Amino acid sequence: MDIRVRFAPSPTGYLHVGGLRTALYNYLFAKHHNGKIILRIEDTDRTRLVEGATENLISSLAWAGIEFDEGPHVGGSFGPYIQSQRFAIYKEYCNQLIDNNSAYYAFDTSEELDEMRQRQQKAGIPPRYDRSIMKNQYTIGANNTKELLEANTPYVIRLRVPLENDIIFNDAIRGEVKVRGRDVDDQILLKSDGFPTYHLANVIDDHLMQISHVIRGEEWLPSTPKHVLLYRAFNWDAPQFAHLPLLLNKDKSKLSKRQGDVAVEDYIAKGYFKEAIVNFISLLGWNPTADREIFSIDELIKMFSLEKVNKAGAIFDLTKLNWVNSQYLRTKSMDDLADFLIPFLEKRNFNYINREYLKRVIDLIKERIDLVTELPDFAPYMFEKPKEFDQDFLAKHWKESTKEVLELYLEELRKLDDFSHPSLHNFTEQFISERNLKLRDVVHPLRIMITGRGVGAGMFETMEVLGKEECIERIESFLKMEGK
RNA sequence: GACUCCAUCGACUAAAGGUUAGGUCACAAGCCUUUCACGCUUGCAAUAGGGGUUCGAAUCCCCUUGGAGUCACCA
Repeated sequence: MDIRVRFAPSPTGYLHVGGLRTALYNYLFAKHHNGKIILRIEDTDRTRLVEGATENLISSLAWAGIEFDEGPHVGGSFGPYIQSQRFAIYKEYCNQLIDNNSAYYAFDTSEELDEMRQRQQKAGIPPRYDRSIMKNQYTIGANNTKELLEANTPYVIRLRVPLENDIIFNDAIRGEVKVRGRDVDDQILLKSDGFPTYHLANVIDDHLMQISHVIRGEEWLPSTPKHVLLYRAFNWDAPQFAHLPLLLNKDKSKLSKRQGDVAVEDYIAKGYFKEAIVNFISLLGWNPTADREIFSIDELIKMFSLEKVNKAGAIFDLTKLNWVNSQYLRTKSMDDLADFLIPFLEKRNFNYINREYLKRVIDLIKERIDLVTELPDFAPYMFEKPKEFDQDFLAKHWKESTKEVLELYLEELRKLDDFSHPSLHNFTEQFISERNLKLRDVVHPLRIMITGRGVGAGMFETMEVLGKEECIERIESFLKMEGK
């Protein structure tokens, strides 16, 4: 069997990280089996369309490195891949269901349906369409149905669920799932505007597009029996289902916007590496059984298997994502990091001096940050003179004699030609040993004078990058200020 | 409420009936040291509870509890 999977988002805005994971698992599965992955846009709800959402989805997916074999942006022989362009197909197939009595016409207004649900709720029974008493082709008879249809009365088409039978299907992740027919609602398949619902469209498209595995979020599990019934009604083989565990908030509810960023573009904007996001998200709900945490996309593809996907939901924990990102930060070249960071800096009009200088600063700082984009805030002093000085650090390390010592140090420093960090180190060691001082008596004050801060990279490395002239200016200006 | 799914350290997870229940993040301590980090070492920390099955259960079965998802002319 050819492996064909699909990612089928609805274009209602941005790509959710949960959606990215679903797309990723589909991608890993397809690539692992040398199969195809298809992008299909599920836009059957015209009330929820968002301008530009499809382009947005595609660009976020592309950012993550997920390339589709077929889809609205790349074509393919099973198109169109946008459901709104396939409406005629759905209607035609839906008529087949009417003909073989798997579906039926219903004429209830939404008020009548509301009323029915309220009644049921009051009576303490689950709200479900009651086809024995509502207004449909069974209760009003064939002739009346025909008349209403001819009079262009608004109607919907509902799935006729066999009440007596159990619906059993196999899920690759959860095993056998069994639901009683009487617990399944007579789902609307074709809305009164003539558009299909998700349930109808997805079954028809998955069949026509020859999808072998439906890998989607667990939120679809409860409606899968309806889909199984539809495959049966069409006399089609159902694909293999695999329902992925959900991504969760800290409180274990389904990952939502209220509790943090959920849009992939938010993480892009913050400066996460795509490798880190892909690596991290892949390991939320699946693990290749190795005592490792960092995997390239090729390794993920090689190791992926649906059987090893977990059943329980996974909390989306930023702390570990940051760590994963920091691991990638360590391994990238300065050129790559500069290429990555410069657009971010330019966007905020940050003066990074020049590319070569920036590379040296990144090299200096990268072990102290998780995201490259933290660099300008972590070490603004590498790009302009400090305006503020950490008072706590100052109070702790600036002693009575410090000013005098540093004035002497400054005079000696002026004479130093080699401003490399080993040279600075030697020079300073010599300076302190001649005066019976500790290294910290000089280094800490230097740090505050030159950077304004109490934390940072090695002091001599920092000075080397800043350069002699700049360091001397900063020390002079601080001592002058201190003298006032 | 009904239906369905789920349950290993705080978090992500490993262990596919036989392990002192392992790793990673986080946290804590120590080492290193020039601040903060990195790195290294160590520590803390889990099979929800109860019954079975079995020589043997985190693992299989049942019950309880807990959590989640879904119950639209949304997807």
